[in-house]
Amino acid sequence: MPELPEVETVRRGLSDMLPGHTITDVSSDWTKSFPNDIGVVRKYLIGASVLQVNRRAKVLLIELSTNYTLVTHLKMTGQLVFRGKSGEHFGAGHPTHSLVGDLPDKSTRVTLFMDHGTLFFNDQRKFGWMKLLPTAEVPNIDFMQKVGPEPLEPAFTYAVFKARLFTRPNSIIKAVLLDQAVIAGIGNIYADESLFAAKIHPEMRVSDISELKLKVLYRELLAVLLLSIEKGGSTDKNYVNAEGKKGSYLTFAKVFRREGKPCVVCGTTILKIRVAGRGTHICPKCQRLIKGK
DNA sequence: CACTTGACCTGTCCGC
DNA sequence: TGCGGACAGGTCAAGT
Repeated sequence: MPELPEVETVRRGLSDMLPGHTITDVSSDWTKSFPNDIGVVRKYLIGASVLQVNRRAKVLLIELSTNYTLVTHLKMTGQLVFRGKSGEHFGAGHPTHSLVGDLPDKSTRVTLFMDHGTLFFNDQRKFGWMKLLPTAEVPNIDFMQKVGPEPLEPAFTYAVFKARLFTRPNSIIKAVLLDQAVIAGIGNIYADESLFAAKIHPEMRVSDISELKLKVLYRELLAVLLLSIEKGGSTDKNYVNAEGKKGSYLTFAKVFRREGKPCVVCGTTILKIRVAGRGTHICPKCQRLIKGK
């Protein structure tokens, strides 16, 4: 589920709620969701206070006062929802427009008890995970070593974007956009939306795309990510922010989950096809497949 | 090297 | 109402 805009939305919420507060206890009922050694957990998690909440690609980094960091990947259906003790100003009770009700519920995998409330890691499909690692080791883990640049950082210029794509010149563009080692944080929704906006067929080879279209793709990719963050991300089924509330970006999506509906540009029926093993949404008229040789 | 498939899991939806 | 299959926002590993 969560791609860069959703994880960033969660990060911003947690950043308002957690820093300065202390973790008092933890429980987990699914080992793969929280595979840490209990001794390490007792020593470096319980009693730790939160310094800051960061993000790299689709991974959340909750940095603790013990020089350990809680690294979390939400994968497809993960949620991190904070509920304050009653009377506190955020997260108390649950708003009616929330997607999640009373917590914990049957998809709660990890519960972090804190001095001012409780942080629930819910994950219906159990693909996500939380790992407690020494903060100094986080930059050295495999994921951090190979993940590509952050697209919303100022250093991510058009030249960088193009150079990253051309690390895989013979691959189809959608697969390259989804490759976290090429660019960080893009997933199925924003790959489809940015390719539509740039009028590029998802099965085009990188080296067959014109410079002009690559420039448009660069601009549209950043625009789509920024708009989604502004709208609190995309809620298709499970995604919620740190308060348990939905994001509204999908009401602005032009192709994603719009198969069978008319293209907003030309009226042609939006198709759903399979590209790079993923459901892929295109306008067959706006996005033409042009083969090179 | 690039692409496909299967795995990891649970839940929902759709057709029969 | 039940049952089987396909599919779901993400990554891995293994096979062609």
